[in-house]
Amino acid sequence: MTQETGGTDDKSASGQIKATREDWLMAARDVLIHEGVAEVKVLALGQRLGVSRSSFYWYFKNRRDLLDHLLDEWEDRNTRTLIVHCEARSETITGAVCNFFKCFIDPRLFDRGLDFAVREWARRDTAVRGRIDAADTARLAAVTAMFARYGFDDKDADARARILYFMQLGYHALDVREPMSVRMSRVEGYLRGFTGVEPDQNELHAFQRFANDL
Amino acid sequence: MTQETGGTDDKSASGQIKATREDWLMAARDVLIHEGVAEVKVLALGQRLGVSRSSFYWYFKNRRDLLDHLLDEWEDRNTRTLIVHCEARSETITGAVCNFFKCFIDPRLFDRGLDFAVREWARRDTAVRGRIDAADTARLAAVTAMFARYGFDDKDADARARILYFMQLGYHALDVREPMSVRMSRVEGYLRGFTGVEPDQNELHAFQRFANDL
DNA sequence: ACTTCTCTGGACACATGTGTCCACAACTAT
DNA sequence: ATAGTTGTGGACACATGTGTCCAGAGAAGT
Repeated sequence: MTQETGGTDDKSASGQIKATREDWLMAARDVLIHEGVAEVKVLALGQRLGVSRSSFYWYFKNRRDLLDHLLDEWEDRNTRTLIVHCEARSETITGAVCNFFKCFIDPRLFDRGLDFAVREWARRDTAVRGRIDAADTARLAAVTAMFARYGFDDKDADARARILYFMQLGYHALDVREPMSVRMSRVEGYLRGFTGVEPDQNELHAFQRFANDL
Repeated sequence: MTQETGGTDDKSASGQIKATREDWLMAARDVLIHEGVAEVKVLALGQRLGVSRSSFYWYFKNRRDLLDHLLDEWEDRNTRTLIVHCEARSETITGAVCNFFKCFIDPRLFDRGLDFAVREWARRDTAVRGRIDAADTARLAAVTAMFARYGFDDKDADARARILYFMQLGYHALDVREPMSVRMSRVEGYLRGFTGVEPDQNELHAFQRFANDL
């Protein structure tokens, strides 16, 4: 067992190893996110890593095998994080929505690029489509339950959950890149719009501190 | 001048013509929408049309030429329609939002699939990215102005415009396909969520009639 | 009937991608 | 030292894509 099985990825592994399995996965993930599945090519990844394609076939059965791993990784991460944040305790609905926002503000919590790339991938692959449909259903249910916890009736919770979740996806779709300060200046208005409730100033400040500490 | 220059596309053109320029464009648009730019291939389109690739190079300079036409077509259509609908007169803000919704409910007004496909394309092409950024800016400005017309202050109009427009894009991103009746049942809640105003029943019914007549 | 214009098919050259095979270098274990 | 294990490189076979060239069929013009 020379090869690293996990943990941090040290570049110079064990001398003769030029590209670890994790290197291939990282490169592939990067291309998937920034250029789409169609561009995830063994040849190109190899060039990028300065390694011949043979190395790839040592670690992976074939291209599909690599893609499957990326998909598992995505499923393992994004949906769960989102659901946990929707379930987090809070005094008010505006505070709960702030928790939801945290996922989308902190790249460590929810990988926006990956989520969107998988969505695009799903347009060309029914298997992927099935998995993302399941993920969306689970996420929406969690957001709906969040609103319901604060007394919104079923219909209203449903509508607000959809507005909130879809709007966040739309934000992805546009690939909006604004400085954090601009984003923060909109939060108060967003909270009012999403919940119909006047946001508590303490919660607002707490959220802004969270954002600044990134 | 045997070839049609515009108007309706009659299949059997002039006998020896097997694929018109419009045929190539239609096929390409279809693939672009359903499978992404990467899949728009001269070879595959030719097979689909039952014609050799030579025919393609008669009508188009090269593949890029074809894609440029599709992009022009998109720009010419989606953004303008949306802006016009945002400017439409209405007694109330809820009615105005209904006008906005019309674009996304009637496929003849705004091509959701095309819009999204172009967005995906922009991830791999800076020129396309520039055009879609301009389109988004123009659309958002129109939606913001719409809210401002009904007395929302600048900050609120900005936040609500973003929520409304981004949410609609998120709806695309998910590629949600619900029956019209389900969609209509959500409208009232959406209107309340988006505007904070109780929707007028007459407007609501008018909108539902519009939807049913599709 | 003859020519001209339009469009199409087939061959060619070339580029880029996948996946397999095998020799071999560089560490590891004995 | 010697043998095995673990990655790597390079060649091969094959598939799929682009763009060019040119001969020629068919309709249209004279």
